[in-house]
Amino acid sequence: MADQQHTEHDALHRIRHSAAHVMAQAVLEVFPDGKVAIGPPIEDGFYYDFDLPRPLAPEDLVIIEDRMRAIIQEDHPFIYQEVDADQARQLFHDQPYKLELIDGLAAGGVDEYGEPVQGPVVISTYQHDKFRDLCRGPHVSRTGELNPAAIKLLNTAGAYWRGDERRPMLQRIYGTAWETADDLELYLERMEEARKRDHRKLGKELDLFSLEPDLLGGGLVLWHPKGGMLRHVAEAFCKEEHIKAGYDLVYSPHIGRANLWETSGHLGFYRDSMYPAMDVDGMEYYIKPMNCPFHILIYQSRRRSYRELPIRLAEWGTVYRYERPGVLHGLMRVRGFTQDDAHHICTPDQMPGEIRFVLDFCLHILRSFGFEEFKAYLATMPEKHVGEPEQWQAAQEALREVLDRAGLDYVVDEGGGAFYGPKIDLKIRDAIGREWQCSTIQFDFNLPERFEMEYVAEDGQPHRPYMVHRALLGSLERFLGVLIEHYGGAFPVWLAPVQVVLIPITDDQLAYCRDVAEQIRMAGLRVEVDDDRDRMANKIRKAQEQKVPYMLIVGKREVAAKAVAVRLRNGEDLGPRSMDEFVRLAREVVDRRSTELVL
RNA sequence: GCCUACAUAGCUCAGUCGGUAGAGCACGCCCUUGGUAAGGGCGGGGUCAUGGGUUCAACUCCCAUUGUAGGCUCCA
Repeated sequence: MADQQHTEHDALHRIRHSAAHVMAQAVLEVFPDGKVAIGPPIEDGFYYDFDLPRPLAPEDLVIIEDRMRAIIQEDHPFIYQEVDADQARQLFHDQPYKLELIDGLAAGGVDEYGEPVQGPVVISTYQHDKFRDLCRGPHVSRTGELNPAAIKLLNTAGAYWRGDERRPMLQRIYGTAWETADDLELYLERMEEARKRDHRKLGKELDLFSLEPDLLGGGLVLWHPKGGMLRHVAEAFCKEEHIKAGYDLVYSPHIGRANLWETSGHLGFYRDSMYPAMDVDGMEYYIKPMNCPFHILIYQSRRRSYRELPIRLAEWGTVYRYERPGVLHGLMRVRGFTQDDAHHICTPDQMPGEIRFVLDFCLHILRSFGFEEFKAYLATMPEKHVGEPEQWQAAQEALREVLDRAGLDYVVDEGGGAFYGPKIDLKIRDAIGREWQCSTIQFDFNLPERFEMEYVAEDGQPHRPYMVHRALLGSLERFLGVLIEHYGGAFPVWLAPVQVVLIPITDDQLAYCRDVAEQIRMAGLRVEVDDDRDRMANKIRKAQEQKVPYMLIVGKREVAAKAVAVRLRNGEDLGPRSMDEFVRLAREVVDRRSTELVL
C-alpha cells in the first residue's frame, strides 16, 4: 500500500488500474453471473478478484486476454460519476462484494482495504463500455490509450476476500501492463532473470543444499559440502568480526525445560510456533524457537556489576519454529534455521552508545557481503505494550538518532513495534532490485522484567538493565538464499566454495597439477584438480557452469615454464602466470573480499 | 491452513484414445590424450509420489494422503 501513495497519479498506475477494469469486463463476459470484488494496480501490474462459478483454467486467460484487446481497440471512454450511497447500492444491487464496500464507505468511512478514508467520503464510479465499477480512479481517458501489445495476464491465485482467512476465497487474476511492448518485454526478461537466479534451482545445480520434504520433513535444510563451505566461510568471517568488535561467543542447547519457556512467556504467546513438548524423566522439554532465555541464564549465572556492562552475548543459535505447511519456501522460509543472534545487556546510560555501535556493526557486516543499499524501518510503541513509556521514548530516540546519523533512508511505522519494545528492521537491496529483510535490532522490555534481570550499580543497589536483541544476517539459511540470488551463484572469490580448478590438458600434466594444487591449498585457497577423463574444453565448461572464479589450464608449455594459464570465470584469459603471481593475485582478491576477479 | 495447478530415471523433461515406459544430461566400461564452454561407442538405472477405487487391463480415469509451485493468510 505504501507504493500506491507515491504512484497514485503516475501514468503506469492509471494504465494498470484501467487494465484491471477492462479485464473485469472481459471476465464478466465469460462468466455473466460472476461477482467482482476489488482490482487495484500493484507494483509491475494489477489484479482483480472474482467470485466465479468454476475455477479458472489457463485457457480462460487466453480468452479473457483476447477479449481485453478487443475492448481496448473499441476505444471506449472512461466516464467518472459521483453517486450517493443509495444510488450506488442500486447500481451494484447484484454485486454483494461491492455492496459491502459501499456500506463501508457510507457508514464507517473505510476504503476497500479497511483503511480509514481521508477527507470527505465520496462514492464514485467509472464506466467504460458496459462495465461500471465502484472506483475512485484515476483512469486513462479511453480504453484505446492502453497498449494491447503491452498487456499480459500472468496467473491465477486464490485470495481471501478482504485478506481475511475466515472470509470466502476468491479467484484472483494477476496481469501486467506497460506503456510499450518493449517495456513488457523488459519486464518479462526481468522475471526470467529472477527465475534463473532462483536459489532453489542454483542450490541444486551448484550442489549447495537440498531439502528432502518426504524423507526429512518440510522446511529442514541439508547443507551439502559446497553449501557447507559457503556457510562456513560466511560464519567464520562473521564470528571473527564479532570477536574483534567485542562480542563474547556463547553456545546453548537445542532444548530446555518448560519452566524456562513459561518464565519467558513463550508458552503463553508463542506456543503456536513451537514444536510440541517432549517428555524427559517425567518433565516437559521444548525445542527452542529462540535463544534469548538461554542467554539470560548465562547473564544470570552470577551477580553482575555495572562495571562489566555492556555485555554482548552472541551465538549462531539454531532454532526451530513451526510454520504452516503452505508458507515454506526454499531457504527463505524454513522450520529449522540458525540465527546470528546476540543480546546486548547494558545500563540506561550505555544504551544510546550500544545502539549506535550495533547499527554501524550491522552495516559493516552487510557491506562486507556486497550489499550497498539499505532501507530501514523504525517501529514504535503500539497500543498494547509492556514497559514504561519513558523507556520507550528513550529507546525510540536512540533508534531515531542512529538512523539519522547513519544517513539511512527510513520509514517510521508508528505503533508498529512489538509489544515488548521498539525496533529497527533493515532491508537490503539485491542485484536485481529486490528487497529482503534480514537484520533486526529490537529492544526488549519484557524479558528483563520476566526474568528479573539485574545488575548492581554504583549505588550498590540492583537495577534493571536494558536488553537489546539483534540478528544481523537474520537466519543464515535465508541470508545465504538471498546471497545465492544476489550473485546468481557466481560468488565473490572469498565466498566461492571452490576458488580454483586446475585443468590438465592431458594426463601427462596431472602430477604437476596435483603439486601445484597442494601449493595453492597451502596458500589458503580452496582448490580442486579436475582429473576426469574429459577433454579440456569440457572441463572448462563444467568449471564455468559451477561458476568457479579461477580456472588454471596446464599443458606442456605451462609445465615447462613452471606456470599456469589463468582463465577467469568471466571468460577472460590472463595467459600464463607463475605460481607466485597467481597466488598473490588470488590472495589479494580474497583478503579484500572483492567482488572483482582481478584487482 | 486456504485456492489452483503439478508429482514419470540422480537432473531436465517426452509419453497419443486405458494395453505394465522413453530422450538428453549425469553415472559405469571401452576407444580417444585433445590448448580455452560438450570427442565417440557400449551399458546399468523406473513399485510412473503413497494408499485405495473403477476396469479384463491404470503412468493414464476417480477418491484420499503426502509433497512441490504460484498466490492468499500468517511470520510475537
